[in-house]
Amino acid sequence: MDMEAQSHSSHPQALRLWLRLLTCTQLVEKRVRHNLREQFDTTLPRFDLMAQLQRNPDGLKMNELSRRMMVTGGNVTGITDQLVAEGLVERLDVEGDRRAYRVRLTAQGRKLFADMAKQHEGWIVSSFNVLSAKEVDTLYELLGKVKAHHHAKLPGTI
Amino acid sequence: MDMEAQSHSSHPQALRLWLRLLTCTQLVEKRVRHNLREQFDTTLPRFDLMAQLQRNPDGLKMNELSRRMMVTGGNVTGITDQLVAEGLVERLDVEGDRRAYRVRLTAQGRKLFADMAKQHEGWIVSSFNVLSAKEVDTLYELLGKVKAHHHAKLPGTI
DNA sequence: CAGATTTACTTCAAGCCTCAACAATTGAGG
DNA sequence: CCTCAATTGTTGAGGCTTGAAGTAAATCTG
Repeated sequence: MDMEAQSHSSHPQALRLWLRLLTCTQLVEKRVRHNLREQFDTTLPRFDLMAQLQRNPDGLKMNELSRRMMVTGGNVTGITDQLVAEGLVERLDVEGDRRAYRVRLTAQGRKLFADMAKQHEGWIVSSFNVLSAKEVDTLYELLGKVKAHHHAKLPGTI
Repeated sequence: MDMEAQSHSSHPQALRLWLRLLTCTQLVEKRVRHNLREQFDTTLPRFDLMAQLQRNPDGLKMNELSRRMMVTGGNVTGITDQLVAEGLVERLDVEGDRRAYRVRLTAQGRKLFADMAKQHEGWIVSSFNVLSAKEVDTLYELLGKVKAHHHAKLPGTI
């Protein structure tokens, strides 16, 4: 039983699609959260922040993290505080702008993230390995249209 | 800029697909949350709970709500408490089981939900109207495979 | 029937997340 | 230089969510 299991046939197909999309995302996401907790005693937001930093070895400013993670600035502050306290991440001054930081992985953070990323990749691959390579591509392209459409200004979009 | 905008080409396609899936879900979800707040001063979890109840006019037990919404029981308790306090939902005794309740929409709840659902449908339809009917069907079917695959027991699944 | 297990729900601490308000700094125009 | 607007980041209140622990009732089993 799940969120979409009962949508009425009178609902337009778009609504059914949305419920299924949400269900799939939640299934995978719950699995990832669960495994991160079990195997690494950490959380998805912490993992996501570290993933952003790993892709940007020179570090990112708080507002860059905020945009990339699609969460608010206040949220990034809290997660960064924790990772700094755990020694996985560091805040460095930005020369020429005393308001901003550059947030960067520490050596310890890079090492830990490498371990986590390897496991994480396995979880994701196995979540989608029911699809053929062609199907994965199709799904990727269709979702790309939805994403592009949303980035264009929609009425009622944030 | 968003979560998936920077995945390395060395990542397997499954990882890129996952990031895009997450991005799309978050885009639509943020829009729905924002509009629910703006237009109805309510939240997505409250809306979801009421949606479940509207599909089940005779009411649902707490654990049924929990399973269908894919959230923990404690969570359902809190949201239900609020909706009861606002007069949108009521707890009825289950005959023959003094542990359980049946949670049901009140007349006021049904009326409010009808308004919200109408708007909500519009937001969703316009979020996906970049896709043709055929593309919607394809997306729906492919996601169906992923969902079914997850419901089968995967190693590391919850 | 009595004890043990399971089921239904609640409570609580901790973390995530948003919005709104705030402080500090930068930069643009006069 | 000075003022004002925009940018960068933090804080705090409030709500969502989980996992774990707890209570009460139902059910199983001998």
